Amino acid sequence: MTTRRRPPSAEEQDYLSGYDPRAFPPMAVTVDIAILTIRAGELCVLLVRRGTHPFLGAWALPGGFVGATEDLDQAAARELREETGISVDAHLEQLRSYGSPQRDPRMRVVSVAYLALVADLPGPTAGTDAAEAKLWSWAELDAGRPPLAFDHRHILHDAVERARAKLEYTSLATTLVLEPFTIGDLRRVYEAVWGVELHAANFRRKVLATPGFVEPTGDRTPTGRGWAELFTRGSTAQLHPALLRPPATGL
Amino acid sequence: MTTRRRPPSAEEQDYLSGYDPRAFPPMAVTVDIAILTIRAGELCVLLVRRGTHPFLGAWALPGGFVGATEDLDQAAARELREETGISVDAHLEQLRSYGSPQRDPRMRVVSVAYLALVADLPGPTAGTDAAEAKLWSWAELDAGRPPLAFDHRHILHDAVERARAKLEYTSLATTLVLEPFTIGDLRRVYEAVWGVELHAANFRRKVLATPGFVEPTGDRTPTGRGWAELFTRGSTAQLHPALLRPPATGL
DNA sequence: GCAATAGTGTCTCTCAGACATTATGGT
DNA sequence: ACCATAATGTCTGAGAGACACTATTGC
Repeated sequence: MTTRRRPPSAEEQDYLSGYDPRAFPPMAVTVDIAILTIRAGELCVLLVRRGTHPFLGAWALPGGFVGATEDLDQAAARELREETGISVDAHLEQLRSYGSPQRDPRMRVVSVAYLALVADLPGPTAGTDAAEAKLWSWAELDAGRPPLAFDHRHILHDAVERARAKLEYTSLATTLVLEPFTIGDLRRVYEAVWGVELHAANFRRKVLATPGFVEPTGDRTPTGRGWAELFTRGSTAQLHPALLRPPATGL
Repeated sequence: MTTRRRPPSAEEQDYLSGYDPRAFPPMAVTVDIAILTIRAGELCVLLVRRGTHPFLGAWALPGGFVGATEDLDQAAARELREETGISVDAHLEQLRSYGSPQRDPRMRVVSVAYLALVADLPGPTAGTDAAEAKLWSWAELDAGRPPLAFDHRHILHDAVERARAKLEYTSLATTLVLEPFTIGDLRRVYEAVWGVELHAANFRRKVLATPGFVEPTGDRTPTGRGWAELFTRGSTAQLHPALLRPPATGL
């Protein structure tokens, strides 16, 4: 394994010169969050309307600049708190970074995208600032309505794909329902995120056969016609065995 | 889903003020690459010795600043090419970003880490710049030798875990062997990355039962005592069914 | 012959998926 | 009575893991 067979060019020498504070190109670093939740049985995303240029008036993922002394995770948690007012019962994880030189027309911006999964809030959809923040159905967004600012459509696709994959081998689906919940509630979360219909009987057996996924409360709740057992979130993060999606993904 | 129940503080107003070029804290953005390969049946990582402060003389992941007009992926590919001299037969993917405010003692640096998987090169380990770049065994690194600069030990752990997970459901193991290869060669890649011994007979059956994983060449090669069929990389990126690791991971 | 690796055959256990059946309670 | 949902029972097929066995060739 040899290295640097040829002498570095002058351009490369800039990059290789180490951490010289005068040598690096300064960039803006932002966090953008794809906040996913279930609303009326549908997978939804929280978007905000931009109040400044560029993309003035367009819908975008909530986000903002990372503070000078702020960790990336802290910045994402702050944005999530500012946009939804909640911090507990939410899952927040880094998705990946997007740094195309042309992604912001005004300057070089590297965005660290995050994925958040939150259980739907009891508050109304139309809040005090309804004109500024709104839940959008993923089905609509996937069809291109409304168009999104920057490369947020790309980020959102990656976020949904990550969420779909993570439901398979983690218990994250339980963060998308309010406790206590029935097996049917949990199944409808999977159906909303994956966009497929699942076999109810097999789903129940697989969930109950996975230790630590859900914990029975012993209570029941009246459902459409009958009753259903209630559960709370279990203690296991990784599912063994996994809950695999059916091969034909109804994207 | 209500938003911003209280008026933003002055500090928050800075973050919320939109893409004002004067408002953002400028940061340096670097790429760091964990280059993984198999050497003498062992999982190895390419490290470089730092020639500047901080961590002068310490070993670190190869990396450098992202150019002002350079995409993140381009910067990573450039670093990989500079350190190994190769660009084909290599897999390169973004891992995640690391942006703790204290990770570089001199300034705010956000690093976008990448994972590279390359087949071992025929060249000798001790190249012309052997004092500057060297392959290290992951077993040694996992035990703490040598200590790494910055948070590169953390990044490297994440990279190895990503590689281990990806071998399960993708055909990336084939990028870690030179073509043509035997089923035994491929099995030793899995054993090196996962740190476990695999059942040779079952491994062979599972690989051949996964369509598109490997393609038979019809040729044979003499092995230790006997012969073995030769294969090339298949066309499928995702493995169906997956090649799951044994539950007790020999970390 | 012995050792080491490649390759085949077969068995068991687990799990996914499909179907059938019963229970419940509102319409 | 009818229907929608919850919940249980059972069967089949795919795949993982374990063991036994044969084949080949260098020592």
